[in-house]
Amino acid sequence: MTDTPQPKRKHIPQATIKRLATYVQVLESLARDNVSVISSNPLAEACGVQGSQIRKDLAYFGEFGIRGVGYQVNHLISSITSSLGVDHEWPMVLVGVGNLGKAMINHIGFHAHGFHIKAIFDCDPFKIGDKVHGLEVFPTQEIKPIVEKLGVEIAVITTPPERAQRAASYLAEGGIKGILNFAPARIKVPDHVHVEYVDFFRHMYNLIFNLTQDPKEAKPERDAMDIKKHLFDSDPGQIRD
Amino acid sequence: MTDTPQPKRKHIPQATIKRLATYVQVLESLARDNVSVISSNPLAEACGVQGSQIRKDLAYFGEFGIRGVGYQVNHLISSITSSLGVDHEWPMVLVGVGNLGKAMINHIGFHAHGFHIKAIFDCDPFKIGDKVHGLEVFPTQEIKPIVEKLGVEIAVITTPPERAQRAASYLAEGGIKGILNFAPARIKVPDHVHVEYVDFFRHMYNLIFNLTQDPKEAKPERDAMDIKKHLFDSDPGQIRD
DNA sequence: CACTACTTGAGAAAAGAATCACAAGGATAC
DNA sequence: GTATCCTTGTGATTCTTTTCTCAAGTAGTG
Repeated sequence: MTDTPQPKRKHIPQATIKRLATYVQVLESLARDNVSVISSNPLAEACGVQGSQIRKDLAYFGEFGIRGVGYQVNHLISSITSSLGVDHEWPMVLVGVGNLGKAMINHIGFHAHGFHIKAIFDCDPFKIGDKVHGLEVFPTQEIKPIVEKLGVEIAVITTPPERAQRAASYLAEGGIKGILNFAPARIKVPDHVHVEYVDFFRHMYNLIFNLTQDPKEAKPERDAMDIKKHLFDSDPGQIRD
Repeated sequence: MTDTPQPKRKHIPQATIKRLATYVQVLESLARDNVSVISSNPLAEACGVQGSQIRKDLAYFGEFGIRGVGYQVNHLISSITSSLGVDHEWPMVLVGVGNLGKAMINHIGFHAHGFHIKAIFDCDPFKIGDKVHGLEVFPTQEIKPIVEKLGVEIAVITTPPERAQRAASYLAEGGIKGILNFAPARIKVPDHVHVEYVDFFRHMYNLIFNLTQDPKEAKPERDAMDIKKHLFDSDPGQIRD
C-alpha cells in the first residue's frame, strides 16, 4: 500500500535503540571518510556486534538495505534518525549550572545533533543572572513558567544529587516529558515522564569489576609492538551497557 | 570452610554489575538518612527493580542478609563495594582537558568515591603547562612514560571524537587496562583493555524514541495537583541503562 | 540471457535474564 | 522452650534477546 518500507511495529527492545545510536555514530564516521555503501558485517565489526544483530535491529523499522549490495551510508543514517525521531531539532532546558552543566551547555556535538539548550536554571543566588554561552541563568523557581512558555519537552539535570529530586519535580510540573539525569541519585516523577540516567559510577564499577575479576584475560606480558599489532584487529567490545 | 560468605563464582551478568552500582547509590542515600536496616522489597522499589532481582544479584557474591530481618545498610554497602573492588582508591589519568575533562577533574563525587585523577593530558600546545585543579597539563606524547611511571591502570578519555583513537592507543601502550570513554567514537584497543562507553547520545536517542513512540502513556491531560499526587508513588523506572 | 557471487531479511533455535514460588533460617513474643 | 512471623536465598519457570540458518533478491559477468 505505502511506498515507504512498512515498519513491523511490535515491541522494540531498549537494547536495540541503544545500539542504533552507536550505528549512527559509526555511520557518520564512515560518511566523513566518504564511504558510500557498507554491508552489515563490516559495520557490525566496527560497532562491536554481530551482523545479524544489526540486520534484526533495522528490521524493526523497515527494509533499508539492498540485497547483494548492503546499505547506503547516508540513506541509512537518515532512515535511523528519522525512525527514532532525532532528525529534527529538540529544544531543551538544563538545571544545575555547575562544572558538568557548563560542559553540557558548551558541548558542540550536542548542539550539532539538534539538541538545543534554550534555558538554564540554578538555585544558587550568586549564579542567577550570569551568562553562560549566551544564556542567562534563571532561578529554579521559574522552571515551571519558563518551561511552559517555551513548550520544551526535554530537560537535563546536572545538579548535585541532593537537589535532583526538586529539579525533577519542578520540571514535571512544567510539563517536561523526558529527563536526562546526570545527578547520581534516583528521582521520582509521574509515570508519563521518562528518565534516562547517565551514571558515571555505574561505568566505573563495571570497568573495575572487569579489571579485577577477569583473570581469563591476564596475559603474561605484552610489549609495545605487540600492542600495536593488535591495535586494529581486536574486538572493540560489545555495545550493551 | 571459610567464615566469609562463600561466593558462587559462575558467570555474573553485566546487568547485575550495573544494578549493584545503583543499589550502592540508593543505599548511601539511605545511610545518610540514618536507615540502618532495609529489606529487599523497599530497597527494590527505591531502585526501580523487583525484590527478587536484588536478592538474586546479591547471591552471585555471597549471603549478605539476615533472614527474617533484611540487610544492614552499611554492611551491605561495604559488601558490594568490596565485591566489586571499588572499596579502595583507584588512581587514574585523563586525556582531553576541555569542558568535559575539566568537569571530570573537578567532580567531587568522583574523587570522594576513590577515583583519583593523578595526571592530565592534552594535545593542544596552548594548554600544556596549565594548571587545572592543581594538576599540570602534559602533552599527549608523554602519556606512555607517565602512565608507566605512575603505574595507573584506568584512564578517562574526554577528547573530541577524532582524537579519541590516538589517546586510546597511547594509553594502551602505557599499559592502561581500563578506559572510560566519553568521546562519541568507538575505539580499538588490545583485547586485554576494557572500554566503557559513556554515550550521551545513546541516552538522548532513547529518551526521544520513548517520547515519540510511547502513545500508550499519552494520558489526556494532567494538572499540577495531579502530578504532585503521582510524584511519590510512581515507578522510578527500570534500571537497564 | 543464464550463471555466479553476495547480501539482506526473517523464521527457528539457542542462550540469557528476569520473575515466581517456596523451603530454609533466624528473630521475637509469650 | 515453643510457636509464630518475617525475609532471605535458590531452584524452576517464563520471558526476552541474541545467534543461527537459509530462502529470496540484486548486481555483475561471460
